[in-house]
Amino acid sequence: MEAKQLRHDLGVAGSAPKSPAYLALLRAGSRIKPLQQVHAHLVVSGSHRSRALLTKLLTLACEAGSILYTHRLFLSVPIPDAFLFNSLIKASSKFGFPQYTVFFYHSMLAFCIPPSSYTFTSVIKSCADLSDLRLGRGVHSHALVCGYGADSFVQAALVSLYSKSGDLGAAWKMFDKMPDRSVVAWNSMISGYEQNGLSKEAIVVFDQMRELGVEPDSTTFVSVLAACSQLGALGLGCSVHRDVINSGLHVNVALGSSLINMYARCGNVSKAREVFDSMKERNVIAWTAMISGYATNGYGTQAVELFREMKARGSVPNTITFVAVLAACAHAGLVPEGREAFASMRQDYGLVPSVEHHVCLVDMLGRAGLLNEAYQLIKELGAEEAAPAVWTAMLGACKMHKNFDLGVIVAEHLLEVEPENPGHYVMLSNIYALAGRMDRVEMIRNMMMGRSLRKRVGYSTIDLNHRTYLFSMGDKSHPETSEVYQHLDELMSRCREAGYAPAPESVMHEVEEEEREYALRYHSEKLAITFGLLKTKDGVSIRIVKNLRMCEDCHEAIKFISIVTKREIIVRDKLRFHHFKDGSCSCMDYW
DNA sequence: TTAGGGTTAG
Repeated sequence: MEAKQLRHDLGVAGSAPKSPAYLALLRAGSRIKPLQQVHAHLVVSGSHRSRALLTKLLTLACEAGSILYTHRLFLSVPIPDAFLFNSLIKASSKFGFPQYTVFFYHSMLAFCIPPSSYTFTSVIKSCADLSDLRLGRGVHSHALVCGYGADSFVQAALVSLYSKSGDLGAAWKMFDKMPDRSVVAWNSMISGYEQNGLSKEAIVVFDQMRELGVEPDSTTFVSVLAACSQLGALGLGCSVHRDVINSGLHVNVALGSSLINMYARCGNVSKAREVFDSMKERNVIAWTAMISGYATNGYGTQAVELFREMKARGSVPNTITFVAVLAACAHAGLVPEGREAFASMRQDYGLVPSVEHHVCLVDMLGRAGLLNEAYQLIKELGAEEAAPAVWTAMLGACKMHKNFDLGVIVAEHLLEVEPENPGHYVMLSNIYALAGRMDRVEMIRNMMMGRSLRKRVGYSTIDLNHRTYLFSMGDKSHPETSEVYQHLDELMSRCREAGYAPAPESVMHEVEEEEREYALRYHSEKLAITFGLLKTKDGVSIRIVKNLRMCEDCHEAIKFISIVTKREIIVRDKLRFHHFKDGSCSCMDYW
């Protein structure tokens, strides 16, 4: 023990002195060219038969990203041993070649070499990366047969496998029977819930973890903050941020980006920017998080400005950065900037625009009224690129600019390629209604009913004192229902006195005629806002998260609510934010 | 003649 410590202190950790050939490999590192040179050297000097040298060469080649070279080298080894297999399995799993991990694992079994617990952790991770739950279950059984069912690393890997695959029941079952759960196992469980859209459950597990006195680490916080973002739970997010500060943990890039994202997705852009400015290290993800935060909150100019700064500072944008920038341009009507960014993607960065980029571009042109140019663009796209999402953006533009003829063509195309999507029927019937073609509205409604399609149910949530309250249209399940409805009625009459006029075409055919005004009045966002007004003091901002997009009537009504109550109201809808204040919205009615 | 695992950000 003392001798080992002494060696460590002298900086000569490791036991035996390394051979010159081994040192040459270490010098080459994970760079393919130098590795090949060393390899050639080994062959010439005859030392390529050394198993140790070959193993090191193989893992370095894998780390360098050249799996084909690694594979070729592997095939040249006549009788691979356990050490070689485990090294290869670990390296291929760690450096992103899960299909090879599985291949080496099968190959190992074919050579009748028994796997170890280390083998299983890597193989299970690769099954998770491949989203191959069937294979994962098989490997799980094999691990049990080999006697590794109680290994805490294998168990943690299995928790991660099941939660990533969406089988949270199996994940929990595994997690629940773990005798000692490491922080990593907790993290797997928390992120599993969060990534499957079960943010509330993620928070519950986080609370349990702390009740049991397990210290969260930065990975825990990253997942918990992501859960807060999903919920739009600003209060909770702030308290988690305080926990991060109190924990004294270093705010690394992942944690910083997660904080930026949380604040931005909860509608507090200035706090997001504060975090961004305080970060010592920034990578493309951090920059993109901030740009995207500006974009979704309606600060298009700031998003484009930050994008310029990012490039000036030498950070290289990727495809996701461009989605954020183009979305910013679309929502803020920055057409020249958007065109420039789109062209630059390919020209300056060699990035191929995907469906998402085309959606933004069509959206941008369409909103700006350049319908023909947008339509031309779609027609020039290949069949695969002109995905339904691109046509949907086009349809939105047609409705916005009341272009009946083009709208019908686009909608009919969408009904043909996606007859199961209720959104398209609703959109087409809205267009017919705008054109006064009520016969067609009726026809579309019947078509939809004939195919047993129903419009998705809209709901809104509000976060008060760390609790999330959910409201859906006409919902009366809430204990304070009558109070909320009564207050909403009073509120709407005050709005009407201030000049608000309901626009019944917003609900269209989704409900029966006599229910229209009722439905319009009790849309979920209005209920959630009313509840928020009842439960908070004067002057406090109201924050709502909606699962779908807001209708035009609600948008108009909320402007008036912001006047008569003198409150700032922030609504996050499916796509972006609306900050209502003194009768106007940050989206400038451009959404 | 050789190491070591499972979790995280746009």
